[in-house]
Amino acid sequence: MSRRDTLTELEGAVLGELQARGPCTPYTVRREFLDSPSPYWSGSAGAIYPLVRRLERLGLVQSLPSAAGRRRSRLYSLTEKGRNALQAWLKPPLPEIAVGVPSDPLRTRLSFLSALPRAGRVRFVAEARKRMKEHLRPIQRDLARRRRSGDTYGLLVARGALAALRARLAWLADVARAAEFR
Amino acid sequence: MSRRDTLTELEGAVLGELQARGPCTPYTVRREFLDSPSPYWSGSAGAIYPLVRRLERLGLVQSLPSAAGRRRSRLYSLTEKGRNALQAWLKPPLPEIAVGVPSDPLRTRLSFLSALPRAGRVRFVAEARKRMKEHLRPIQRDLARRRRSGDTYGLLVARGALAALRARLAWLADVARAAEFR
DNA sequence: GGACACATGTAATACGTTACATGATTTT
DNA sequence: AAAATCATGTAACGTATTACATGTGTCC
Repeated sequence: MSRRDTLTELEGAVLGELQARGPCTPYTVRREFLDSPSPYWSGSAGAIYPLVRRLERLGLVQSLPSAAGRRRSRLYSLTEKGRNALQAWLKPPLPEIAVGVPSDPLRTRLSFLSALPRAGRVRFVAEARKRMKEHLRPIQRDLARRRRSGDTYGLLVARGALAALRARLAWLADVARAAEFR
Repeated sequence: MSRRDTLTELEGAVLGELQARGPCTPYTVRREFLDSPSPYWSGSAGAIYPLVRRLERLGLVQSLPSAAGRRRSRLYSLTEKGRNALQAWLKPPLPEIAVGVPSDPLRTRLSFLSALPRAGRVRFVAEARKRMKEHLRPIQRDLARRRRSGDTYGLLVARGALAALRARLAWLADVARAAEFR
């Protein structure tokens, strides 16, 4: 958001975290991404630190040197302008990408599955189902954790993640039943 | 894929299209993305044309000057190396991002919804449901088209897209029922 | 034959990843 | 006190987006 009029996903998420947690270090924000059950949120240092400084340069966040410890660090928090930017990001009109068909790398690959020989196609679907099922347990743990924490939106989001994963699994079962794989 | 050992989503998709359609121009490939019901596939010219030439430089595709018309253009097709790269991209092990919790910009935004006043939160959910429902019809048309076309994988993919959208809608209905919005 | 969309690009720019560097804190 | 990990960065690199430029076919 240098001369753009809207925030990127990562910028929005960072502002959102800062708003939700109050003043904290970039690393605290980064941890949240690193701990996310979704591989989408890589939380790479090379993204977060420059981004936070960019937000400060734009006046969306402000920082104070951290008192605790001898380690150099700063605590960041939203400015009034930052709160407005976050709210504008959340407010309608929602971007197409948020309401349209979600992207799905697995679906993309399936589009081109005819490029594999039959045995390869069967293996593809089997592996996909197996690997996706392995993700169910961690998600459910995350869900339970959020249930205990009492964070309404965190809980709803976790339920959404689980629902998305289950829908994909049900679809894959359907795929496996298709003529190609029987 | 210059010194990477795997293809990006876009590279894989372009190779896949070239494989599926046989020799064609970059624009033909681009059209496929432009016509996709998913906003994820922007199909911007600045991405496709340089990418195709990169693939050629790497020896994954080859090209011949297009005979038809006076318009300068080239027809691209996969090389043996390109077919191998495509198959390697499709083959297990699948990347985490393909089997993990799919990313979802709407879910991301919902995480931070507490930053809006109550009226704004209600509006957010209402707008999201309305806009998502508007996408059902085009998806169903796309589904019908693919049903007629007889392309097995295209049909399965379209069914997956519809299933994903419906699951999200069901989840949003759930969200709307939550305490916050009654 | 002027207007308009089609088709093929290019340049500037911005952003995220990977890999590395370095000091602080904790563990063994 | 050595090793490991935490925390804060930075630099190089690759890739996608936006916006523009330009020629070509088509339609009125």
